[in-house]
Amino acid sequence: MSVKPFSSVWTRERKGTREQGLSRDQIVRAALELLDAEGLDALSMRKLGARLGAGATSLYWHVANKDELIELVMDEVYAAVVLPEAADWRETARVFAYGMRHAVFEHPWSASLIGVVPALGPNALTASDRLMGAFARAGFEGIDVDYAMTAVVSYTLGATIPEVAFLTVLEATGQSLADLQSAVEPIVMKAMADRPNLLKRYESYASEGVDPLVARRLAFEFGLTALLDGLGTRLR
Amino acid sequence: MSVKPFSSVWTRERKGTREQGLSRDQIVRAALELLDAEGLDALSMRKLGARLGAGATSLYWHVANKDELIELVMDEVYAAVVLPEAADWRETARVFAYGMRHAVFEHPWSASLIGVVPALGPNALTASDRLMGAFARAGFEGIDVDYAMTAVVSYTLGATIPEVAFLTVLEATGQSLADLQSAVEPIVMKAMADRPNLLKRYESYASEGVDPLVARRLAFEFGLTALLDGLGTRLR
DNA sequence: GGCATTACTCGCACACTGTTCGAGGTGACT
DNA sequence: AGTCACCTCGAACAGTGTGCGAGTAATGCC
Repeated sequence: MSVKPFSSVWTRERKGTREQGLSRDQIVRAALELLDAEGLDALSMRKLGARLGAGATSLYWHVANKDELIELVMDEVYAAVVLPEAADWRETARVFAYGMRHAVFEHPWSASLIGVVPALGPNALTASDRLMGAFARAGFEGIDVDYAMTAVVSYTLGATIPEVAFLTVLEATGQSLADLQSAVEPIVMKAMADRPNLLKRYESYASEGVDPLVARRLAFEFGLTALLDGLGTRLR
Repeated sequence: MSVKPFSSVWTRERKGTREQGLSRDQIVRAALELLDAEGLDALSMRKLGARLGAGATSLYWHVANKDELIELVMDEVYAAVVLPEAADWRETARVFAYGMRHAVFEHPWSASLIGVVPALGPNALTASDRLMGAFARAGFEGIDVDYAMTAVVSYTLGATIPEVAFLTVLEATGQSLADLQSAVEPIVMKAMADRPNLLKRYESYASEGVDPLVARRLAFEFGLTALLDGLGTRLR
């Protein structure tokens, strides 16, 4: 049970570069492409090396290991969520929430990494900083700034992760939503026999003809504004 | 790019059993032990087989593959969150939130799986059913029942996952919190040079002498009640 | 110019992983 | 006694991340 001291890409000095052959940025870019194209499982050092016309082990000069590579490429995901610098706290929170949601949708493989992999990269940090600034300006006091901001981030992650994960499963099966639903139907029905509340909801869905994908999006909005309302009352 | 139709343990008929030698429940129990003791990476079919005094490939008679095994063992995590059957919606929501949080703390490896792996097992379903019942009885109308409940689940997951993930990293390094903080300090400071809001917060933390672990727990409470408040105003 | 040093590339090898296949065994029922 | 379903498992395959050490190429220095 040997333990290694904490280490993250962001805690190590970057090696001086001679600007030739492989570079860290190039590797991260290629990894991002590979991930977007084929998903998390498809990312292997050998495949990534091949895509760059290099040997797999060459990558290890530029990146300590695969985990660090993933930290780097995750920060690229955060790069897409850009926040205004001097906006209303509610507006900033909304931009963050929808920006984050959108970013994860664009990079579905990140759903299983986000919140789990340390987010200490520059892009993650500036997003945090902007968000925190908005809450501080809003008038939250002391540590409440932290709490309020954390709440928004938590909600956003918790809503986005399962949503994207579901879509990923859906896509991996290659079935349409209707296909999947009818495939699962009998088992669901059986399981719901002694779960009256779920059953009722399920029937409502069917009768109201709600598109589950749209419903998820509305659910996101619903919860977000509820949370922001709740936070707003804590401002005085 | 071949695609396989959707399949989950819960969608397949269970094999009849002759109640001898290995059994699915036994396997799941052993997997849970192994996961709790050594973490997600330590779970391999061979190790699990060995722990049961069986060959690795014997497991494949009882379980289709590792993913299904993980679905099964995840449902055991949900087993720990038991909800009252006829309580106030706020109370039920709180029991769920803290119950879920506690369950994931007890099984830290689940942090990187929850929300990503389909939760169609009996325990997950009954928890959902109870939670949904509480929101329906509370007076939420139509699809708002779903939305309100989803919001609570989202917040809970999004708050818990990073918290547990952080503790896992901490434990894996074997360093104390103070060690880690002082190790990261210089890099953090440098990174925060042009992130004034983060820096200010960081300094407040230090001066107020807040224990970050306690703070996280208070943050969970803060966000949860804010969300419930916000949901409450939508009841009329 | 020559030479030493640094910066990088990469093949080999190791210890693993999940999973398939097919050969075997074992008990219950006819 | 024979059949059949249930169950176990060793061998093998195609992968995985990564440490090591040898090899190459460009730079800095005299």
